[in-house]
Amino acid sequence: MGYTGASGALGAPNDEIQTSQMVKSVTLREAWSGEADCLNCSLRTSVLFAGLAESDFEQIHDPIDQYTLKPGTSLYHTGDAAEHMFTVRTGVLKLVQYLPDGSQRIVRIARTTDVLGLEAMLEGGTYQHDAIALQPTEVCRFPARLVRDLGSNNPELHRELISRWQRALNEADAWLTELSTGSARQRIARLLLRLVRDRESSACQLFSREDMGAMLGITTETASRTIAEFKRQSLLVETSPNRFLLDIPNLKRIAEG
Amino acid sequence: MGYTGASGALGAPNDEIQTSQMVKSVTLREAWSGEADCLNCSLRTSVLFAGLAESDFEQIHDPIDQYTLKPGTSLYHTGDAAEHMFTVRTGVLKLVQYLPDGSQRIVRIARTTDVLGLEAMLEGGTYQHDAIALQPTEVCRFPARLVRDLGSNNPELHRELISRWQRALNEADAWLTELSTGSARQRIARLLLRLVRDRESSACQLFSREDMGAMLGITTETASRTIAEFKRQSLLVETSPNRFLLDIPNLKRIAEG
DNA sequence: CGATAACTTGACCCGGGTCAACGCCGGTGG
DNA sequence: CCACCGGCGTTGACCCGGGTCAAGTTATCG
Repeated sequence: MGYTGASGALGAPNDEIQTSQMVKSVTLREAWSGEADCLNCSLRTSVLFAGLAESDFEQIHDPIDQYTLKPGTSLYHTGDAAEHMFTVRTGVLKLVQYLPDGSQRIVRIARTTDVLGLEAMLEGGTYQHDAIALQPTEVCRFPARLVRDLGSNNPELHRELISRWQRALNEADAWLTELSTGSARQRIARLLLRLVRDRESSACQLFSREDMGAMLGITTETASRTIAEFKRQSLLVETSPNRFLLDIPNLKRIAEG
Repeated sequence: MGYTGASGALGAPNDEIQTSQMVKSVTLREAWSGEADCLNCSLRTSVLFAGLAESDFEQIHDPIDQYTLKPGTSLYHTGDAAEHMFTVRTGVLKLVQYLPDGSQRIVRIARTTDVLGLEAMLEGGTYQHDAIALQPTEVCRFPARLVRDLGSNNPELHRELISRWQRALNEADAWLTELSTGSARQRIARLLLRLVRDRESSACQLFSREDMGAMLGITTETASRTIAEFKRQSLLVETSPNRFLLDIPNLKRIAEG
């Protein structure tokens, strides 16, 4: 039912209650893996700061840190003061909201080059989700002030931020229309296809059945049953534990119903 | 099944196909109701341009027009070049996306002081929804260039735009967690409560059962049945055709289940 | 006042929610 | 090294919410 992995958030060092269950809390300090070298970042061209000139980087005095998150660790929590933005270098995180009854709904996921914590663009903003790593995940952390200041002087970055915002909105809308509409079979097929979109290979790593349920608004059992059925029908071929190759054309047939 | 009202979009004067059914097309020209007088706008303090000084308005040369939309008329269509932004003066619009199978999903609604067409902030952007009036609706239309130019010079407006974006994102997430999760009873209760939030009275005008279904991911029949049941249980009191008073406390009980 | 759309209700039945059992690890401690 | 245990995935049995199809009724509008 509820999520029970390890948890902890940057700047939230103390224990805390999380929707009806206690979780072991760990400061992100433990996840710290060094100061980032943005100038030589391998993601430089695709990441948020693509448009910055070398001279811009000289103005950066606040530290930009890198973190390595273990699965189940959280980057930030709902309601925390949003003082940092993040970009994902590797791995996957889920953005979770909780309902009053304690059940969780995953409203988006973030992968390589995605930006997290856009809420920090508003001064005084707070995070609207829990961001929790689903795999070993590396992120870079920027002070919100830094991004705001650079953004107001640099039209390139400014446009990039706007574009990220639009992308997040498009994602949100797509989760509604694609992943919360239709039969369980359709939703799962659409989720699978989405995982390999704009990828060279049809290989993908699956989420836990519980997380899939929380993404699609179905139960863990239905997620499991459907995935198992897809495997039997060879729509999915399991190459290694929980890694699959997809039969894209046939999954598309199912997705559109 | 599909929506069948009148339809037409600004800058899209010709007939067009709309997801498997033809609709009568009408230019927005017919809906034109004058040039806006922003300086003396009654919404001046709550609307997008709240932060602009009188001097800023002098720089505005492109026309800002007002339109009055009849129910069923569309303001813009998915894929149209986004060259204008809109604010809603009165009335309600739905933002619709269509699935490959032709069914529609309403991903958001816009009401007084809400901003539509933020997509226009990206140059070269296209609208991501169909925006269709659900009631007699008045909107103001701003050239996107104007908003972009003013925004880059005016930090106040800039912040306001960011804030609007964040609001849209929050709305989108809420539709997922509140309106696409749980039983039909719960979803409808949550939708009703949402309609009267931050309102003095508990009175509200309901949507068509079909639209409610498209908002909640349920069928027209289930929407109708549930509303009828709520009426029988006096959770809703019909004051005039399709206008209701809500029993807020008891609806809250249902909403949280 | 006829026509068309929107709403309501009934009957039927199936997808998927619920509860429970079981197998398969990977980790922990004796 | 092995026994034990807690998670996670899978599967079965059951049954209910809500989808589907089909009237019938009530608004709305020309």
